[in-house]
Amino acid sequence: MRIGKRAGGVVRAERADGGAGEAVRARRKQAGLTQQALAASVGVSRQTIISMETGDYAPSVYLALKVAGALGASVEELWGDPVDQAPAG
Amino acid sequence: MRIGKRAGGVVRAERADGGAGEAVRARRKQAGLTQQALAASVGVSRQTIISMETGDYAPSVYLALKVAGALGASVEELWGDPVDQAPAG
DNA sequence: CTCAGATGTGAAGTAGACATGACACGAGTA
DNA sequence: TACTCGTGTCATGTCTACTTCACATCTGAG
Repeated sequence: MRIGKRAGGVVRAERADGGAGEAVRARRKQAGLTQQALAASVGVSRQTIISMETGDYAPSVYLALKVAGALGASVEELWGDPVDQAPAG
Repeated sequence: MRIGKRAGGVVRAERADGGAGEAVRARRKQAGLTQQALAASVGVSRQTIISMETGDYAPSVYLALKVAGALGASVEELWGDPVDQAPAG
C-alpha cells in the first residue's frame, strides 16, 4: 500500500477503480477482438492485456498509444479521467 | 540492448530519437514553465521531467496524461508518432 | 567578479511493467 | 460426454519508472 509520497513505482490512476480497464475491455469487445488478438495486434503478451483490463495497471504511454490506435480510440478516451469525458452525475 | 523479443521492461518508442522529449520541452517552454514548475504541477520530481525530455523514456500513461494536460496538449501530440501528426517529407 | 536560476549528470533504492508458461473454469457445440 | 475457445490466476524473472541527493555547468543580472 502506498501512503503519501511514492518511493519508486509508476504514476498511476487517481482512482484504482478499474475504470480504464473497463473502458479498454468494452472497446475491445466492440471491435470484435479477443485478448489474444489485441495482444498480437499491439505486440505484447495476453497476460499484459489481462493486467490492463482487470488490474490497477499503468501501461507505458507507448503501449497505451498502440492499444488506443488498435481500438480506434484516443488515449484520453481510454485512460483519461471519466470526468473529462462527460459531466459528472 | 534489446534484441528480438523483450524480456521485461516497458514498451517504448519505435525510434529512440528523443522526438517526444523535444516535443515536451518545446511545449513546456511555450507554456513558460521551468522543469521544476512542470514537475510540481504534475506531482513528480524534476529528475523525472529531465529524463522525459532528454532520455529514451517511457512515462506511464497517467503521467503522460498529466503532463499533456498541464501543457495544454494531447498525449497523441506529444508522444504519438510524428507521422501521425503531419505528412512525412 | 559574484550570485541566482535553470538545467544536466550520476548513483543508489523501491515498486512495477513487461515476459513466460502452466493450469483452472465456464460457455458453447457436436 | 468430450472438445474448443476465451478468460482468469499464479509464480517467477528481467528491465525500467520513479525517487532522493549531491554536484557541475551555463546564462543572465547586478
